Parts: sequence; structure tokens; C-alpha cells
Amino acid sequence: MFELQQLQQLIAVAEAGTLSAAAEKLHISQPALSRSMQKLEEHFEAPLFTRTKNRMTLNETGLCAVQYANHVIETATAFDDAVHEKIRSLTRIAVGASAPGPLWLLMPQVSREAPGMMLSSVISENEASLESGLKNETYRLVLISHPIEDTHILCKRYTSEQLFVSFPIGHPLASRKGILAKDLAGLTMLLFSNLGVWTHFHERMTDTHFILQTDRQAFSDLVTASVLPSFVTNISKNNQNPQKDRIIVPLLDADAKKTFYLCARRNDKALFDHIRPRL
Amino acid sequence: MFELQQLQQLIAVAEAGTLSAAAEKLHISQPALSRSMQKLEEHFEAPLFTRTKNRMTLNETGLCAVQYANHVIETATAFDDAVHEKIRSLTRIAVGASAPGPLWLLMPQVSREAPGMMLSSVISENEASLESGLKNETYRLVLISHPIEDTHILCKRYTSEQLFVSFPIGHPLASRKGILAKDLAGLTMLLFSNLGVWTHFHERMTDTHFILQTDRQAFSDLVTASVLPSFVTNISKNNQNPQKDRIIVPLLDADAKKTFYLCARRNDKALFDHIRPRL
DNA sequence: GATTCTTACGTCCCACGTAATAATA
DNA sequence: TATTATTACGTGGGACGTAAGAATC
Repeated sequence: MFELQQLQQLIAVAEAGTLSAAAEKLHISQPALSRSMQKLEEHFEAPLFTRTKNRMTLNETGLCAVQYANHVIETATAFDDAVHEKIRSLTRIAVGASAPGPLWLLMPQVSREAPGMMLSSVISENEASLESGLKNETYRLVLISHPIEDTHILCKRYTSEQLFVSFPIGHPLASRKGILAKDLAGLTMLLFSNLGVWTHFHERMTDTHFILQTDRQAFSDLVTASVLPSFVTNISKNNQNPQKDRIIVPLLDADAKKTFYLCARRNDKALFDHIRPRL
Repeated sequence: MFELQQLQQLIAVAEAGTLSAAAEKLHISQPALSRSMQKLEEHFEAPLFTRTKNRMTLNETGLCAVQYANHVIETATAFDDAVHEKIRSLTRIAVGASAPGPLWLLMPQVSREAPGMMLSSVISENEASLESGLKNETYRLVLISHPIEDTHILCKRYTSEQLFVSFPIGHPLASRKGILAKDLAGLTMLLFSNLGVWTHFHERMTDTHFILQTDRQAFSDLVTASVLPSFVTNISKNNQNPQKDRIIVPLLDADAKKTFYLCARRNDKALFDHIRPRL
């Protein structure tokens, strides 16, 4: 049987036009490539090139072979990719979530339940894409703010997250027992980006000015260093170093509290069951 | 890149169940196969088998790989076949004819015009299949008893063939200047098989008894040795050793004379034009 | 003379088979 | 004990690169 390498070389020669150029592209010597093509011709017991003394051109057979060779290489590459992807899917747990907070709770638990596995996570405000990502095996676990009704999907309440506003001591609103989003009109606030579905909450607050920070550490430093109010949740309060000199006031709007659901495919029941809700 | 051979080996292992059995089937040693599979695993940087001390079983990745590997091998085999077929079609001239006589005239001409090419010929009474065979490149040349009207097909009168009956000297009908098929009613005749469209002629002669001979030499010997009448044509007269002690009488039926047309695809004009009609 | 392909030649690596090892049924 | 897979080891063939040759532009 011929070798895949020979087909790749044949294609390279067809693309480069000359043996020399193809050999250079393939990082082998011209004689090596010459012999390799001769071997291929021996295999087929027919010439693939018309040869003059210092020129080699694909003949009709060769052109036909190049066409098919491309197809073979494509198939072989697809094989390679598919197996690698299979391996990745068996050694990696991808988690999708529509908010960072619940994800902070979940990831350590997954890590504990699946030691040695590579973990990756994605935050997206698009819960429909997370749901379809779960179904098409892009994600093994998904956290979203509504349950999925589907016989192939396992789903349970995982945790709830409540928004607060963090004011510096002495801020006019710091003394309130609770406030509404509209009370923040006219203020300038610090906002961490990539907040998943929470994005929808502050998108409605068109009268408040937000300074967006994409870097988590920079955001944290800014909060401590400035007197600007920022958002906090019941989860982020516990997961980050506590902010001194700050008063936390709950947001009373209906959509300032969300329940997140953990979802997995039915065939992943073992992993799903091992992960305890954090209510 | 991995090797096609490794994929074939992987498939063999999957089918055989054990390395030993697969190695035997592949005519290589167990250690060689063991190492080859290890190489494949190295390539993927992941195990394809679950191993106990004296047992090797495909794991989920391996099973997945086997599936895809089958597809790759199929594609590679198709490539091999396609190129070989291309080579065959470029080194062989297949001729289809609806009668042996005109073919006897044609083949030496083709041989002279295409030296070094492999020649093959088929005789068929089904002229429609010959025509479609020409169009789908099964045949490069076709001889049939009617012209083809098609812009993609070249067609010209090639030769005519006239039937005679060969009688031994002294036969009651031997003195006739000409006879009709119905005059042969009640006689027993020698008939060579595989006569293409001429088959239709003697199929109508239900009152004549035919002794069929499939072997050309045996037929010839029988004609010389027996006193039975047989068919002859203007072409076979010249192409075979002349029959001593025989009188030849022309058949006067309308369909005892046929004109044969040489047909080729338009893109084959060079070959077509080089072949002179034999009228 | 520069380019291009082929042939010749020497080298080195790799894949093989044999043999030995280890574990299991 | 027979079967099965892996490891160790020595060998031979093959593919490579360098160098030389031949022909063309």
C-alpha cells in the first residue's frame, strides 16, 4: 500500500509546480522527493508525470491522482481531528454558565469529583446557546437561570444569587436598608464585565454611568482605591477578600435575585448526582 | 502523521479481538503489532486500549478511532481503485461490435494506429448497450449496424457484410445462383455462436436445425470434416483459410446484408479519423 | 551559469523477528 | 500448561542527505 506521506508529497508537487520547490516546502531534499514520486509510480505501475530532461509535469493520470489524493488527505485529517476531539471530550470537562458567581461555587466541586480532568469554563449571557451547547456536547455541565424541560437533560436548582450595591462609608445611599436600581440614576459605578445574564440588569439602568473593567484584579483594586459604588452579590461577597470601609445594601428589584439551575445530559448522571446544590 | 498501515492494523485488532490473532492475520509478529499500536497511541497522546496484564481491549477512544479508520481505509482504497482504473482506461482500447466479421477487419487497424495499447473487444447483439457503452466510456470504439445520430458521437460507414451459405459440392442447393432463408427449411446446418446481430437472422429460421459451436477452431474443423451446410460472409471468406470442395451461394433475403458503422466519442477524433473504412 | 531532475553512494534509523519475561485462565 | 501482552536485543532494509551527472533555459 502507498503512504499518506506520498499523497501529501504528490499534492505538494502539484501545487509547487516543480520538484525543487515542493521539496523545499516539505523540508526534504529533491532526490528524496524524486524517489518518493518514483515509488508512487511503481505502485501504480504507470507514470504520473511526463518527463523531459529537466522538467516534470503531471500527466492525465497524475492530475486524476492529485484530485483523489486531496480527498484522501481530507478524510485522513478528519479522522485525526475526530479522534483528537474524542480524546479531548473524554479528558476535559467544559462548563458553561450564564453568571460568574455560581460558576465560582461549581468549579471546585467539579474538580473534586473528577480529579485529573482538564476543566474549562465559559460565561455567556446567551442561555439558549448554553442549552444547545449542552445538548451538542460542547459542554458537559451548564448553569443557567431557568430550568430545562427535556427528558434527555437532567436539571436541578443549584444556587441563588442576590445583587447588592457596595457603597463607601459615608455615601449618601449607604444608610438605606434597601434600594432600587432607579435610585442609582446619575451615579457613576464600577462594573466588572462578562457578567452573563446580569448584563441585562444593568443594561436597563441607562441613567447610571458605568466604568467597565475586564480584568478581575484591576477591578478589585479599583473598588478598594476609589469611592465609586459597585455591584456585589451574596456569592462574590464570600469568594473575594472582604472590602473594608464598605457598606452593602441589597437591591430590592424583582430581577436582582436569580436562581441558577445545574443541567447535564442524562447519560452523565453520575457526575451530575455527585454535585451538591449550594443553596 | 500516522500511517495507513497502522489504521489497517487497528481495524484488524478490532476484528480479531486479540493482538495475537490480528498479528497472525496480518502476517507479522505480535511484538511488531504491539509496538505499532503503541505508536498510534503515542501519536494521539492517549490510550486506545484498556490493558490488563494479558488482555487488551479497545476503550471508548479506540472504538471511535476504529469507526473513522474504516472510513479512511475505504477512501484510500477508492483512491487506489480510481487511479488504477484511470490508468487502465488510458492504456487499453475496448471495442464493442455487434458482429464478429467487421471486428476482424477493425482490430488490426486499431492495433496499427495505437501501438503498445492493450486491446480488448466484445461482441454483443444488443446494439443499444453498445451505444450506451460508448457514451459512458466502457468502449472507445463501437461497430453497429445503424448510424448514431448524436452531436457528441462521431460515426461513419465502415464496411458491409453479406451472408452466404457454404454447401459441399454436390449438395442439391449448391447449383443455385442465390437462395432464400426459407429454402433452408428442414436442413441441418453448422452455426458458430456469438454472431451478434446475425443472431436475429437465423432465429427466424425456425424450420432449420442448427448445431451450435462455441469454439472457433472446432467449428472450422467441423465444417471441413462434415457435409453439413454452414454460413459464410464476404468477410469471413477472406479471413479464414478457404474451404476446398465447397460452393458458396449468396442469401438473397433483404436482411442478409448489413452495413456496419464505426462510432467513437467526439473527443476521440484523432483515433477515429485514422481508421479507414473497409468498403 | 543557474535551474532542474536523476543516479550513485554511504549512513543511520527504524521496524522487524527472535527470545525472554510476566501474568492470567 | 497454554495463551497473551510487553520488554530486550540484534539485524537488515529502506529512506535520507550529499555529491555527482546530464540536460535545458
